[in-house]
Amino acid sequence: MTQDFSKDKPIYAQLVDRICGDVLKGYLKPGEKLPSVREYAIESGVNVNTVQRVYKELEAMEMTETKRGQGTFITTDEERIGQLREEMMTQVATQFLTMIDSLGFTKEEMIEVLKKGG
Amino acid sequence: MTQDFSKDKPIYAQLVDRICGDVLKGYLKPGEKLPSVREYAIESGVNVNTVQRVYKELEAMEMTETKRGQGTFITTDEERIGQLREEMMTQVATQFLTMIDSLGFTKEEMIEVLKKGG
DNA sequence: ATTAGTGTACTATGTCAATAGTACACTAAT
DNA sequence: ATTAGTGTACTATTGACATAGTACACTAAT
Repeated sequence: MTQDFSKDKPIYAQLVDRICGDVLKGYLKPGEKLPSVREYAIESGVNVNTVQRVYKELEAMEMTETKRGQGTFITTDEERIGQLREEMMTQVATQFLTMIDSLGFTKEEMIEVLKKGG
Repeated sequence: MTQDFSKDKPIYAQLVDRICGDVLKGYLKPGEKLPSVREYAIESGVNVNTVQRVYKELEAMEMTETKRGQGTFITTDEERIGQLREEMMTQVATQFLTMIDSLGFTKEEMIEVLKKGG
């Protein structure tokens, strides 16, 4: 099942974002097992190595725990998930503020646009 | 004068953002002449082609008008500048909303974070 | 011990974006 | 006609990314 990926970002990064989002939304529970790299590769229509990179990044940020020979699991450290949530929110916010500043928009007017949109 | 560019974005894109911002902020006036591709290349410490690409993109979005043999100028069509400002605001907002949705954040909580930050 | 299922490591390949270097083409002034 | 200043076009190089193939290492079940 080849899925649709955006061109403006590497596939592995998009997969990382997707899994992160699923964890933060609670679609993926702590301790839950992710598909094997081979399974996930077939599901997504990408190469095994691409999935491996995704799992590597997720483990580096302590979103998952990988057990050789057993699989990759969402961390059971719920506090860590909360931390990650906070970290990502401030990071996204900071990037956004930097961006709009360089484009000459004020925070206040952008907040108004955000409230109307979506 | 080699300037500092972020790694996570192409140099040409950063230059486009910068010039757009300067126009939207009013630092660059309608009709004003931009430096020649060579001048700007030296100033910024990048290659002529990189600057050329920047000028090409700016012209494509009708932010500037390029006259062969004479130079590149900020458009005198102030209405167009206003349009661009609106377009970019909604575009940035949409991207932001898509991003936070995929990461599992709500618009409301992100607005709170934005208000506190920066 | 063997097997099936897991993640890991390594090398090679092709593609594309970004950048650089160089030569060309147009315009205006002299 | 020449010159200086402008934008433009072409080719090459580099690095990141994705892919592919293959081999290895660990675990659990049999």
